[in-house]
This record gives sequence, structure tokens and C-alpha cells, in this order.
Amino acid sequence: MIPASQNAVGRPRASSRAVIEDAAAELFLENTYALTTIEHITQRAGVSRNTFFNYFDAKSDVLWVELDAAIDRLSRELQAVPRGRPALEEIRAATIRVVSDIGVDRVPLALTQDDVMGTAEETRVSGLARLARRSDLIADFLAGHLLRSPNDLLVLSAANALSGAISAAWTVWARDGIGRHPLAEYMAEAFDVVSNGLEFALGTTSVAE
Amino acid sequence: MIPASQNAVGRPRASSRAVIEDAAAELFLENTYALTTIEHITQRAGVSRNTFFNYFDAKSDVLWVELDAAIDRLSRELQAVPRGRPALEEIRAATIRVVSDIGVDRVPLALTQDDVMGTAEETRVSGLARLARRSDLIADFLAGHLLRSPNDLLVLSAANALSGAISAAWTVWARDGIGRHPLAEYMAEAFDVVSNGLEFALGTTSVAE
DNA sequence: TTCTATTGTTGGACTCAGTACAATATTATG
DNA sequence: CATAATATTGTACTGAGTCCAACAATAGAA
Repeated sequence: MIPASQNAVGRPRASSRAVIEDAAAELFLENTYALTTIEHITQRAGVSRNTFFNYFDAKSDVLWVELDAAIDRLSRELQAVPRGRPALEEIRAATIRVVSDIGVDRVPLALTQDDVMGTAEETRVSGLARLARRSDLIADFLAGHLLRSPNDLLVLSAANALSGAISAAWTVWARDGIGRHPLAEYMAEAFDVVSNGLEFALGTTSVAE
Repeated sequence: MIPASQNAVGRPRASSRAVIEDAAAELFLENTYALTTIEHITQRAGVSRNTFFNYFDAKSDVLWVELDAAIDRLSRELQAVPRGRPALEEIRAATIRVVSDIGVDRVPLALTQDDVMGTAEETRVSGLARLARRSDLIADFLAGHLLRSPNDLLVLSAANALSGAISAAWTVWARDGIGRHPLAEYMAEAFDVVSNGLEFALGTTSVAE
């Protein structure tokens, strides 16, 4: 409930959205995601409970701010691709472009601090919604560029597989500890796996014991 | 609240679980998933609200009974595969085995009646949890058979891609209208896409306008 | 049969996410 | 300064999911 006038002079007042994000990030780390209520967050942020819902549709949205932004960018990048280009290559290039400026600073909360925040299940489900959104984007793109229906089995399989691989890159990057290698490297490797085929990537036979 | 004694003589009393499932299926169709409360379901089923939670952890679980069973079976099938076998082939075979006896009768509620039940978003999120579980199964299997970590990027990418393709097969099968072709056929095609590689499946260049 | 342990079912009280809507404050714009 | 647009708040509500203690039903042993 600290009024803006108590801020240092001249300093621009932080937007409610940013204040809420910061408060949430702190509390998730202190008390885990599950034990943090929206009321806690808004109390610390010094706003009313309803203000939270002005900026987020769900508690879990705060976890995925960065990823959502990345998916938004991917969407714009894909829309900008002219027809006639090799579809798979363009998806790969767009994905890596979007991801290449994601550094140690801007990372989805959920990914890096998953263990700290406990209850991976809680966060996973909401994360999966992002996977689905990305699948939709890619499916639409593929459908447009291959002149097929977005409900086509080939299109859907490919879109889901690609989105899954992208997810894997994010996940492993985070688990390895961001900063080891840039995310773009993981992304490229994950793409290769599905592009070239699992048959090729995994080999035809598994390791004997 | 109808006591069992009012049932026809000799007929074995239906388990609460089945009664709840049936009531839910009816109500979802009548009023959509979103507008059906757990109280509605249990009232029609003639049990108390708490009994619902004896059998299901969440309202959405009722939608996925069949799919959950299929994933359980997949898990058992994979565990039974001896070491040294070609991993990808075995996953493919196990998946198709599991799916081959799924007919018009036993279908996840959520898939077939998605439009009827309205609000696909609601159902999608819970469905994604199944995709994740299947990814985990496959990742564990691959890790074991390739002697790699389940957190390995190759393993995770492959697992996610496969699980995504499997999802696509279910989805398209349902959208096409079950009964057109057996699910196993869709499944085989979806597998081919990721196994042989998207590069191959999609071609290197897209269609020009 | 009767006693007993186990399992299934219920009631009740509770927390919290998310929604709806009207009222008020704040800011921008003429 | 007046007015419109936007941000914020208060209040009241629904419904999912949890917890726990009480109670009913059933099976098995004696």
C-alpha cells in the first residue's frame, strides 16, 4: 500500500505489472509456487488482488512470461516468412533467431527454479499449454506452406514433434544450468534430431548390455 | 441415494466408479464439460460428492479414462522389452499393439466429443498432461536402452517428438471420425514421419504459390 | 453365527483460483 | 478545466480440490 509519492523523486514509477512479477518471483523462491497465494503476491506488490487479474489470466502465467514472449516472437517471425521458402528450414531459422538473444537474465521462472519452487507437476501442466500453442503456430505455418489442412496427420505430427523438440531444448538447457551453453545451440541440436529422423539419430539398434 | 436393494435381483451392483463415469459422460454431452459441476455428476450418479474424489483426482480425469489405460498398457509393454532390441522399433511396435484393440466403443471422451462438449481449451490442458506422462515413459525407455541419461537432449527430443506424433495420431483419428480407419493405421503413419525424419517427410522445399 | 479388520462412503468445514460487475481513482486529451 | 479513457479497487460469488472424522458395508476368522 505504499503510495507512489514515497518513491525517490524523478524515478519513474514501476508499472503494476512489473511490481507483481517481481513480488511473485520472490515469493515463489521463498515459499514455493504451491504455497504462494495470489493474495500474498498482491500484498507484497502493494496492489489489490483484482489488479493481478488485470495483467494475468492465471497464477501460472507469471511463471511463463519469458516463454510467452518468445512464442509471440516466433509467431511474428513465422508470419513474416514469404511463401515458397523451404518450410522446415524456415521454422528452424526462426526458432533460433527468437532464442538467440535469450541470455542468463531473461529466463522463464518456471524453468530455472523448478526444483527450488518444488512441485514440478504444478508448473509442468501450465508449461504444456505453451507447448500446445507453439504446436498450433507451427501447424498453421506448415499447413500454409505445404498447402495442406492444419488437421492433416503429416502436418500435425510434424508440428507436435517439432514443438516437442523445442521444449526439450529449453528443458535441458535449464537443467544443465543456463550459461553453460547458449540456448540456441541446444535448439539446433534438438532440431537436427527430428529433422534428420529418429531412425538416423538413435541408430537402428540399441546398445546391448 | 437409491439403495442397492432397488436394483434388479441377482444383477451385480454397478461399481460406483462406473456409475460416476456414465453420469459424467451423459452430463458432459447434455450441458458441456464446463457447465457440468462435480456436484451434478455425483447427484445423477446417486453418490456423495466425496465419492467422486475416491475414484478420480480431478474432474478432467473422467475425460481421459481410456487414454490413461492405454498409457498404462504402454508402460507395461515397454517394461517387458528385453535389452538389446532396436529401441525405436520396439516403441513403435508397443504403441501399435496397445492401440490396435481400441475400437469405436472405447475412446477417450475428450477426443470424440470435443466440439459437442465445447471449450476445447479446458480439455486440451488436461490432455497435455497425458502427453507429458507418455513422454516420460518413452524417455525412460530410451535412456535405458541407449545407456544415456533421461535428461539427455537427444533422448528428450526424441521422446517428446514421438509422444507428440502419437498425440497427433489420436487427434486426427478422432477428428476424421473414428471408424473411418483403425487408429493403428494413423499411428503407423505418424511414427513414420518422425522416424524417417521431417526433412524427408516434408521435403526440402515447400510448395510455391 | 458373531466379532473384527478392512474398505467404501459420507458430512462438513475449509482454502484458494478464477469470474463478474459496479464504483472509484488516475491519467491522458481536448 | 472538463471530459473521456484507462487503471485500480471492493464486494460477492462459484466451483475445484483437500482434510479429517464419523459411519456403513463387506469379508474373513473364530
